[in-house]
Order: sequence, then C-alpha cells, then structure tokens
Amino acid sequence: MNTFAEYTFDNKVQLLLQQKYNIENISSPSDATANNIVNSNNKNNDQPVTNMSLNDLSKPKRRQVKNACVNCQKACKKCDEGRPCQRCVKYNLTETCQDSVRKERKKGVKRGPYKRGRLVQSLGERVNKKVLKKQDTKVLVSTTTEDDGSMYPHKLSATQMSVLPNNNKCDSTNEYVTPPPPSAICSSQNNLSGFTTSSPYHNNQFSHPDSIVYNNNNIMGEYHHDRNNNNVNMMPSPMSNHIDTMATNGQSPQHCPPVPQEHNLVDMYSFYNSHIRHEQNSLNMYGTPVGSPVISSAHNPDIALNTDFVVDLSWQPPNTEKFYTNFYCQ
DNA sequence: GTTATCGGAGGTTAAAGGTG
DNA sequence: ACCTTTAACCTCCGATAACG
Ligand SMILES: [Zn+2]
Ligand SMILES: [Zn+2]
Repeated sequence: MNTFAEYTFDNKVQLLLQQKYNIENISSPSDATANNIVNSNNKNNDQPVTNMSLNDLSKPKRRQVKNACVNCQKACKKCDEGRPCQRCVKYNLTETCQDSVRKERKKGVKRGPYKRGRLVQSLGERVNKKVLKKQDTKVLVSTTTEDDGSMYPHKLSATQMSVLPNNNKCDSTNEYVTPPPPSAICSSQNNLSGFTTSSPYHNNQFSHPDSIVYNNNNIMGEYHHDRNNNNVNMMPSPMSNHIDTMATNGQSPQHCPPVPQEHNLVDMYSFYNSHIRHEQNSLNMYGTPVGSPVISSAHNPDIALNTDFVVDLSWQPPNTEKFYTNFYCQ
C-alpha cells in the first residue's frame, strides 16, 4: 500500500522516506530514537539520521490496558477492557470490577535542564516528517538538474537532493526577503564561487520555469525570475547577462561582496544570510549577488552522498498568502 | 501442587524544558 | 506555537512466599 500516493514527490522519494523511517503508514508512532543527539547549544548539522529501525529485532511490545479494574490492580494482574473483566469473572468479583481511579499528575515539579541533550533533527528530517504527516501538501519545487533544463519533479531522483538550512525569513523585522538561491547541479563549467554566463540554470530561461508550484501531481504555477512581480517573491536566480546582481524589476544591478567559497551549505548560506541579504534584498528589489553559491555535486561530493533534499522552509512574501515548504532539488 | 503476593520492568502521558 | 524530554503514574510479568 502506498500511503504517499497523494504526494507531490516521485516514487523514488516516497520509497526513500519509507525505507528511511521503516514505516508503512503515516500513523506510525513517533520515530524518535537516540540517534543524532547533540547538545542543545550545538549547531544543527544536516547529516541525515538513518537506522530508524534499530530496535527491529527486539521482542514485541507489552500490551496493557489503559485502566485496570480495582481488583486486577490490587492483585497486580492483567486486566482487560471488559467490565466485568475476565479475571473478575473468573474469581467471582464482578460486582466490584470497576475502573481504578488515577491520580492526577503533580504540577510544578521542577526538572532542571535536559540531561541527555536534545534530539536535534536536521531540517531534512523535519521536512520529511512533515511530508509523512501530510502537512504542506503544496510544494514549491525548483530544480535545474536535467540537461534539457526541465524543472519538473518527475524528472528528479531522490539521490540528487540535498538539505539547506532555513534562512529565508528575516528574524527580527517584518521585512521578508528572498530566500537564498537554489543550488543546482551544474555542468563542469560552473563552480562554487560564482555563476557563469552560460549556466545551464538559465540556458533556457525563457522557456523553462525557475520554480514551479507542484501540488497533487498538478503544476499549479510557474515562476520565471525575470518577471517583475514584486509579490511573487520567488528565489532569485542569476540572469546570465547580469554582472553584479540579479536585480529584478528593472533596477540597476548593484555591487556586492562575493560569497566566499565554502564547502558546506550551512556555512555558505549563513554567510549569505548575514552579509548579503540585508544589503541586497528588500521588498522592492530582489537580487542574487555574484558569488552566490551554485553547487555542483562534482565539486562537493558530500552533498550528493549525504543529503536527501534541498529545502527551504516556508517563508512569507509580503502581502500574499503564506508559501509552503519549498523543495529545491539538486 | 496451587494460589497469593508484590518488586520492579516496562508502558503511558502530560508537564517541563527547549526551539524558532 | 509547537516539539521533545522527562518523570510521575500506571500495568502486570514472573519470582517467590504462603498455603494446605
Ligand atoms: Zn480486571
Ligand atoms: Zn475486574
């Protein structure tokens, strides 16, 4: 049974999630395990958690009733749901077979800080869970991977996805900014330190969307970043003929410092976030500076090997409905 | 041998602690 | 606001005691 049928991802992604969480249906209980425990002040690393099925081999779980009857409780014996319960019938205690009363849990008991640290899930983990819980069924997908420039999810495979941090939203103001540019698997002519003018990301810029909204196997919308629509605050991407920035809306390109080459996405995006976006992005001008990362799996094999999705979580464009989880697929 | 007892292993769950 | 951890509270397995 495929419980992901109504999802917007291709079968490979669904299979990957199923295998990863060792589940068959969505209502399975919490899958939190001791994996990936870090100190609460540590940074989130985006290594995916595997082996959700470590305790597969353990004995079956003990079943117990929610509320034992008074007689069984006193005897420390197994009760059942019936009133009278089987044991009370057997011992002729049917008149007194009633639910035992449960104490209310004490309030105000201080505990101190967590002793074992906190299970910090990578962004990808969290998003996967959302997917499994059928939240955010509207998904924005952007990709640039195929040779033909197609952006459509059915062309993607799970192994080509990776995870990005959630840096889309301004933390301390009401200003919403563009998310960082999507990474892309690029041809060898691209590198980490900048876009080239012949990036396959844009080699079909007028015939292929840079992003699409994909919902229940239907294409809900396409977005081209050379459109000048302020309200459609899609991620910017570099125009091939823009040297300094990828300003939209006919505004002049502006100079900005290049993003240093980094070998991990978190670092790159945190740089982008802290140094670039506040200078470059505003409600009126969305720009991606030269030097914004374009990731090539050839340049950073770890990305291809260790990650599943490229994801930006929800952000809110000005004066529009809330957007949903975005999956950037490498 | 049969039944009663009950320590404590294992299960449940809501308040405390933590994050964005 | 929402999620995870922790521990209070619970059930009942199974070792042992009590019984006859
Ligand atoms: Zn009972
Ligand atoms: Zn009973």
